[in-house]
Amino acid sequence: MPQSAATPRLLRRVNAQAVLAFIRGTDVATGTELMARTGLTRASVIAVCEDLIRRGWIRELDTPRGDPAPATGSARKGRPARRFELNHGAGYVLGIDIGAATTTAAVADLRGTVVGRSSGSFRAADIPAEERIAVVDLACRQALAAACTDPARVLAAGAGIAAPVDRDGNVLVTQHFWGLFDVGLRLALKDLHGWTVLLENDANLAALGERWRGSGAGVDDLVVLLAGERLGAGVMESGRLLHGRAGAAGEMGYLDMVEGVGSSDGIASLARQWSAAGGGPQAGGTASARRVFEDAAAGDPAALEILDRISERMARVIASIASLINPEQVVIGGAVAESAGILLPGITSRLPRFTATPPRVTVSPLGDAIVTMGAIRHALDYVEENALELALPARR
Amino acid sequence: MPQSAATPRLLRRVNAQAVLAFIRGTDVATGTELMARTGLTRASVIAVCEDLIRRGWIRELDTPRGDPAPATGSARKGRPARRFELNHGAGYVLGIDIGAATTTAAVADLRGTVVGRSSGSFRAADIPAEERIAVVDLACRQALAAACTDPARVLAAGAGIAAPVDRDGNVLVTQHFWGLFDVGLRLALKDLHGWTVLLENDANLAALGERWRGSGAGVDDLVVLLAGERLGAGVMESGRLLHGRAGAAGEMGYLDMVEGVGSSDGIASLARQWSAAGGGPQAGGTASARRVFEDAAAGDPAALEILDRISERMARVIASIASLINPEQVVIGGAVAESAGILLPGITSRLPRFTATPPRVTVSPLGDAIVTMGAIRHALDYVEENALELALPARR
DNA sequence: AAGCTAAATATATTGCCTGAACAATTATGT
DNA sequence: ACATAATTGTTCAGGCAATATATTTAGCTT
Repeated sequence: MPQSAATPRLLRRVNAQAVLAFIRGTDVATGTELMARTGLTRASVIAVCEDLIRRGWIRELDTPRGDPAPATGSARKGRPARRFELNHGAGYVLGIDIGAATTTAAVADLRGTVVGRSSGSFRAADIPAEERIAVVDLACRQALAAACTDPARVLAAGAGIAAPVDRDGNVLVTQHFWGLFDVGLRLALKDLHGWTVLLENDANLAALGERWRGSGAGVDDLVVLLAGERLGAGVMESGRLLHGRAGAAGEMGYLDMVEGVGSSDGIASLARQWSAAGGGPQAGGTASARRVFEDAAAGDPAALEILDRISERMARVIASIASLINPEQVVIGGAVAESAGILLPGITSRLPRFTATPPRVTVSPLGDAIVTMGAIRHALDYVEENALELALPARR
Repeated sequence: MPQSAATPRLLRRVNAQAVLAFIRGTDVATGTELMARTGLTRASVIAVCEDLIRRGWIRELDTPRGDPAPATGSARKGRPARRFELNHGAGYVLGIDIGAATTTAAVADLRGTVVGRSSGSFRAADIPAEERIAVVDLACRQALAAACTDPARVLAAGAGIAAPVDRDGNVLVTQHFWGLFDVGLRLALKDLHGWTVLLENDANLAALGERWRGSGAGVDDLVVLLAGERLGAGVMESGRLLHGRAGAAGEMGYLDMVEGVGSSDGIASLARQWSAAGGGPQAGGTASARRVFEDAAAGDPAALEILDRISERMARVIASIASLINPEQVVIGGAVAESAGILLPGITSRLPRFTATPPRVTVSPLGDAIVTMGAIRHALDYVEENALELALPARR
């Protein structure tokens, strides 16, 4: 069992990955740019690119001598550079958000552009695993149909669930209804379509998504709080997700012990509870969380009071994380993120009272797509990591 | 600025590091063992070993055909293998624990065996940085003298301080008296002796040390609590130390907000406070923490009551970490570790009440050498990482 | 058309690993 | 004592990937 073999072949793999990663990050790349980025010679860079073209991952733009886009400010002199771009339609990935009541699947191309999306609901909370998997499968197939592509072109699927998932993508706790769901889902989608399924915790995927396309772009020490019904944290330290021994890193059970908090209830849940308890005109009814934010925006004192209490509570939650983890930024995400913007001043101003290292606090712009976005990034990471081993499906 | 160059030369470096790391971990290694470990061919392994011998890092044991130690159970047939071992005296590292009142320096050889040790005290708490550095320097030179070696043979120095240190070894907070101490220490020891100084947080080093030679051997998700006067945590996740944005990961300020805890006071501090407040025969005096543990061992009810309160409190502390970080094991370290063993049953039995993912809890066997041990490991990590770039001093 | 420039290509060379053939050294069986 | 098997060491040709250097190419300028 070779543990750390380093063979010449490995070089090509590493360099090809570096080149591919750079090309993915830009619209088009030239040989010279790649030389600067990778430190390789031109000859080597070109060789890698030829290889990637042959394998279908990138393609060369032909320069029809007409107008080669004088985008780059510098005067265009000398022989024009060959230009390479990602062959973004060469394959697709799936990003799946498997919630308690609903599943959403999104299809994205190799750039990460979402080209199809579909949702499905579970009939009940206690349905058997087979039925649950069937709903997931249907959502995936519908999303693929909406994207005008087919299952054979899917290179990997990322999937997020609201349960601890360890580093290897396994669900270890068995008390949830997720028990054995991981293996079943993996096997089913592998058997049906040949897909590789990468399971992850939903909050962790949210962190991936937020760092990729949200307000945490480029932040290496980032925490994302999924804050709707129940608080859950995705923790990224030095650009890597934390999992802990059994994938339970980021669980917030300790909030039961924190003064002024007392539970891991999320923002929507608190707003509902407190507006019902406060007894306004709608007391006794099912006061929706959205209503509280609307009332507050209209100046209702009772609603404002509730938001103030929520701000105080969230400040304590964030401060406790800030103390132990010391992130640069904490992002509030999930379906409530849009409304939660109004809480930010109240949270930020209170933080210094509770921690010596207050992070920047923002709300996610991704809304309820935050988990699928992270699942897409997770799948793309896998694809890029294994590009040379994955065979691209034939061109359509 | 090449970001991810992968050149042929890199292979030799990587392979040499793998071979060196394996040889360090065993007494002697044979070519066949190295082949199995690295996945390389015999010819390649031998080439790497010859290289390492030429550079002075390892040496070959001569097999005087007499009795080649039939240690390995299997029948010894065939041509006897060449055997390589670490040239452990080829260089030394320093592990320095810079406390508030005292500094300890330890000298270790390349195996990590401590061969010299020395301590020094600071005249007062508010002495200028130069004086503090002079005390550290003196302790280092004394430790080297005790080890019968000299400053020129030191390959790197690890140093731990009780302040946040970021990934790059810089102290960012300036409110402490550590302000600018990092740069000063680095420059001073570089100028005086040419040493490379690697600064780290003391709790982080404790985690390194504990995983290396303590009760956390081989545990990848490990938390070490320095629990003497003030609680501080060193967090290791997936075998890597957590730093956070500014090195403040593992700070325990949030305990102020945790019910049943309320401060980040350590075990010794609590024992002193509560035995003084309890008003026993020695009330009003300076009741030492050690005395409380002695009294409890003798059956004194008041002392036992105090230890019970400490157990409850530590259980809450550990549970809060277990929830957010999910380590496999939590180690209580520092000078109180020896006494703290008696607390373990009380802590362990209470954990399930406070967290769904209770870790194994142990006390460190390293005593107050835990930080220097980690500092040595930190320095050795650096040396092994840069072995091919570091020139070994001439043989003495 | 001549000249300039940046990029691409061609050719030779180097470093590192592999694979196979061959040599060395020991234990075992008769 | 001798042959044989087993294990390791040594040597050398070959391949792959990257570098270095020289040469060619493509577009623009004058």
